[in-house]
Amino acid sequence: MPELPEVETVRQTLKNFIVGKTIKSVETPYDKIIVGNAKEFARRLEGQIICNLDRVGKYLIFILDDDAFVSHLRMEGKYNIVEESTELGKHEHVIFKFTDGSELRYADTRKFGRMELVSRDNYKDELPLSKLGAEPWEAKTDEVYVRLHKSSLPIKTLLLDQSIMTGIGNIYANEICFRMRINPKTPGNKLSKRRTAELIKTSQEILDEAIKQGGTTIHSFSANGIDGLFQTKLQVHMQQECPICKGIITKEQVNGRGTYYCKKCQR
DNA sequence: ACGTCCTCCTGTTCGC
DNA sequence: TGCGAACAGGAGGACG
Repeated sequence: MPELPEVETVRQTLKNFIVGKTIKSVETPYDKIIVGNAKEFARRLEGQIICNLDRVGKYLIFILDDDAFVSHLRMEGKYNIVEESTELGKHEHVIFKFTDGSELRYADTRKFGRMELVSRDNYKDELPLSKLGAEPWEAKTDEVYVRLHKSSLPIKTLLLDQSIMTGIGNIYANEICFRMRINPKTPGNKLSKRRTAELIKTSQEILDEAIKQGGTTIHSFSANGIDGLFQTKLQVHMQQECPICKGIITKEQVNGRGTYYCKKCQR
């Protein structure tokens, strides 16, 4: 499931393939991927050149001549670059045809991903990006502390709240809690300001390391066939044995999400 | 304003 | 062995 490091990996890889290309047409065989009117989405993009590929949190932002659109991969979204003669895959739902005969195809087995037109010059200040908190590198301790302080929800749940900090998903939330040696069920309002600062710093470290490794491959995720290596570095997520005490890793649901932690080392 | 629950999907795993 | 049921999960929306 793509989180910030995976989306960043996709951005870096995909950018080289698509910047400068002109969109000839857009087809949407499964149009629920598009938020709003899919026909309108396709019509607006036709003839525009892809100028840049940005990222905010887990969102990709395609910058065109006059418009922009955001793309969220959710659980299993992927982008494929193929020649136009390539047979359409079962799970390819949005097709961008370029004037040079190549195509960008959005594939998503679970159809959870979404794309949405936004304004080119103001996309960070309008929905859906405007509701996001800062990425861990820009997060201010005081602001995060205020948010944590007024909630008794588990710290791991709050790590997944994109309006507090953005970019962290289930895998990295588990890893961050482990490195912090904190029980993921600890209420947010139990964290001191000092601990909050540590939480932000640990989030930065974990995401930095994952980006360096090219993300984490879980199930079918991969950016253009390049599989992330961070999975080999996972300490608790999907693990059986605690790397510190060699005890059993506990798996339980926390607010409906699979949560892995060591009951002895994380308190 | 906040917390909880439901929905969207399909491939995989599980139980009988 | 086979088939239906349960499960997984990010974000948005409904509801209290």
